[in-house]
Amino acid sequence: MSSRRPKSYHHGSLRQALIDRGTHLLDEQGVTHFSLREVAKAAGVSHGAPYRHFSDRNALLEAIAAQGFANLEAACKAAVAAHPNAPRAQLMMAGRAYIEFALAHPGVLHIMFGGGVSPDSTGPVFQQAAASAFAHLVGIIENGRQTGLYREESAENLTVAAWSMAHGLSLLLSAGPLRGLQRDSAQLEALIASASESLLSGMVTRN
Amino acid sequence: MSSRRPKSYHHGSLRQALIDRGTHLLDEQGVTHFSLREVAKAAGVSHGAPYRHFSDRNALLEAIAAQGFANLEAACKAAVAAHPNAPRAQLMMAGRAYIEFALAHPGVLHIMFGGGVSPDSTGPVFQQAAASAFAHLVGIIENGRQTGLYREESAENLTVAAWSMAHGLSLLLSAGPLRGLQRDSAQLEALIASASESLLSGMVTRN
DNA sequence: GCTTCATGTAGACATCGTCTACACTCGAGT
DNA sequence: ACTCGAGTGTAGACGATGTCTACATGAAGC
Repeated sequence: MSSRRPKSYHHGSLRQALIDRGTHLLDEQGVTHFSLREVAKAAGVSHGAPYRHFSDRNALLEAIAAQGFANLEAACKAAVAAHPNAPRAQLMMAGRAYIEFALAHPGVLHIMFGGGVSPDSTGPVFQQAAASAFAHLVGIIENGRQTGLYREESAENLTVAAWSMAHGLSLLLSAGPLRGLQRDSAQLEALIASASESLLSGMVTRN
Repeated sequence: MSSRRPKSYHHGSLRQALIDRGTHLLDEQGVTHFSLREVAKAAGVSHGAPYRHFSDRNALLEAIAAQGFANLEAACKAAVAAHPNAPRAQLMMAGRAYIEFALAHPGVLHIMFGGGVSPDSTGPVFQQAAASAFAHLVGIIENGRQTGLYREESAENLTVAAWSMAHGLSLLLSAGPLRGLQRDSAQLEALIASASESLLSGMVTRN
């Protein structure tokens, strides 16, 4: 199992343990059934211990979301790095990484984008993490623009279009009405390929 | 205000009142802070009264989601009806209606697509409502296919692409990192127009 | 070895979802 | 008109939860 310190009064790395266990429970049960006390129990500490590391339930959720953003961005970065000088493949693979992340971590993705958290109080953690991820996506698009791949349009607008497609498809597949397709990998592949084709065809220069 | 029966022991139409008040609170505060007791109080009844009409909290959420699906589908239908024999405009206006619904009812949209509800137990209400909405979207696409508007591709796959784009953009705008753009209607318009252009260009036949 | 401070524990409280026992009202059948 | 039963709303209780406060523990520095 993961790091379990059997007898120590002090946990040693409780903050990270809470984030890890919390991530697991969140993906397993959804935001609604996400309980601070249950996370504490899973980490082997009392129900009050988390308050030494997070001001409240929302703060832990924010930390989980922040780590989710970091992981998602890393996955996209890896996808880009694997296809240097191929901006079209970069975008497709980044989108695929996005979808894979969504299928692996539906609960985390949900709170990353404002699900279940109070509508107004989304702290600076979200702002910064989302801004960073967005900036990275814009970079991918810029790569393609410099080689003349895309049509005349601002990189920001193209980015939003690509992001919307990836995000929407991810949610429809991970928690929405298309959830059933997760099992049928062949149909899933065809769907992703078709959506990618529709999006990319619309973004590239016509000729 | 809405129907308020001042002195009657029996409310008369509590079920619908709970759905209405619940919808309002849901959009106002998000799923996490959605409280059955608060809805009951808003409807002017005791905290146990809702259980005469809904088996539990989830059942009320499902009913709210079902009404949301009905409203969304009606809005899309109206958009389609306003542009007969113009399948491209139909799709664009349906997408716009989708986004407007999302901005008006962020909380409802969230639970409509599995947010906050337990991951496995999404009842038949969801299945049927979502299937109906999907069928309607497929119909819009079919309209365009019959006039040769779209490229060679199954209507289902094209529908999923369009749905993903609309859904993703809606969520990014209503509860996600693009929330700030709700205020700037000019930029919002440009964004929607650009995303629509990217999507539709990729769906129509190349020439 | 003692102090100090970060970290974990235990208990309390309000609120929430849910259950159960009871109260009120309306309408059907006499 | 009376009864009575089903439908609907109320009141109180319970366990679970988020959060606060007071206390316990143990590691680090003097």
